[in-house]
Amino acid sequence: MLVVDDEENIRFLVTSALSVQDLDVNAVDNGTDALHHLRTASVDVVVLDINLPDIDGFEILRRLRADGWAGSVLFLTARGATEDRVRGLTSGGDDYITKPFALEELVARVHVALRRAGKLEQRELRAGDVVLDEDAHEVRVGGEPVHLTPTEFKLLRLLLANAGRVVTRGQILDHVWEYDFDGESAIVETFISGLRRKIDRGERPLIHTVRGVGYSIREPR
Amino acid sequence: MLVVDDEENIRFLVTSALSVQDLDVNAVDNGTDALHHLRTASVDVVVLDINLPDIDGFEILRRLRADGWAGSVLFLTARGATEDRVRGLTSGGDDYITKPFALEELVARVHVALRRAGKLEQRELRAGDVVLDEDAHEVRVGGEPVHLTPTEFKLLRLLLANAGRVVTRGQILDHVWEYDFDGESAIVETFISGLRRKIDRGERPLIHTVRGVGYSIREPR
DNA sequence: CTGTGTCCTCAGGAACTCTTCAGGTTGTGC
DNA sequence: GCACAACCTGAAGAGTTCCTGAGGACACAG
Repeated sequence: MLVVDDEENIRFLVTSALSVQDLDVNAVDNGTDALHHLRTASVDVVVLDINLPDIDGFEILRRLRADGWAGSVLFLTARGATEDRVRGLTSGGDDYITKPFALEELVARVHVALRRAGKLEQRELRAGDVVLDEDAHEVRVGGEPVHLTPTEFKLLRLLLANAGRVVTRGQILDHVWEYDFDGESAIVETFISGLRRKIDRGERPLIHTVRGVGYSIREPR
Repeated sequence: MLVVDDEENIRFLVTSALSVQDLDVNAVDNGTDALHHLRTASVDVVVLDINLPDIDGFEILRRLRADGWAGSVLFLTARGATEDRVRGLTSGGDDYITKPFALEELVARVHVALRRAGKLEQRELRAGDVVLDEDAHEVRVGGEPVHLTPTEFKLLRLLLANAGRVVTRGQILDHVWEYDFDGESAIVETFISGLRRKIDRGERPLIHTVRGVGYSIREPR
């Protein structure tokens, strides 16, 4: 994987989020380096900002395709501005996401891209009798579908993707909410509470509070 | 899939037309390479020119059948010349098409071949008592034909082709509308509303709204 | 030119979700 | 056991997304 963006902040956030997923990630901050890297290393998926200081994102993709590169691209674009153009140029299975985005959303899209490239299997996350199906965007508890709101869904996905590990409040805010969200962090508690009510009603709780740190979801044993 | 033709132009046209259909396509320009490729890779359908520089198309097929290869062949032939011979020799369910041909025609024939090989789903898409027949371009609900406008038809086809999966508003815009469509995305809602009125009047809805994400069509359970 | 069918926009209202807040509960260190 | 911090939960208003019907724009056939 390669991340191409001139904002240091974004490069850092995105690469860390993807490394946590056990993905092999590199990052560069301009188009020239990007092209060089893509021609010398084997890359399956590129996260590519449209607005780069030297060559623009579309042009990079065009040159790569001309070289016969067959990987997937996930474009980053400011809301509104280039949105329509992106849509027009991403017919070939490529995807795009508008800034600011929730990191979790980006990770999910990267997974879709990798799955399409045949580099990743799995599309169901589970713990105990809770099953989260990414394709159907559906959650079932003991076989019964349970309705979750979009934010609840993202939160549960994050917890399940890190099952057995503790996820800190900060990580949750970064991944589930947009990265420049500056509201109260108490909102996490509200959503955890909601999730528990909806999917964690058994006598053995799945979602555990780790005082002073965060939350973790764990198979009951 | 494998395309065998010595004209660069045809190879290019055919492979691009087929890749757009999400098919896995390779191309070679002579009989020797074709035989080698077919013996080493798993190929279901071959688009095979009769006039090749080295081995002729009939001979290639004969040798393959002798090896026990069971795929389908779509012969390409110039009009008139070898036409009769082709007809005589394509007993085994193989098909042929004369140059020059419309790409769409070729794609349709390839689909037939793939469907026969069981590698492609039926042309009838269905969910609950809604049936969409691609060949007849017709939709029936509980056996009764229902008239849909072209856009409604495309939308329903997209949803049915992704039954059980959520289709995002962006995907819908990309696939149903021209890719440079820049109108309001509220148009999707208008058409979903229309579809619901026409085909989804039962008490168990087929078309589900996934708030903040898109729509999905699902077999009632 | 008129009628018909389809596409697309718009606007009001309905339905749903997010976020904050406040009061109650639980856990921790002394 | 006490005080304090951290956490839980329900309620409510603000905000967002979605649904639907009406109507103008456009193309095409008669």
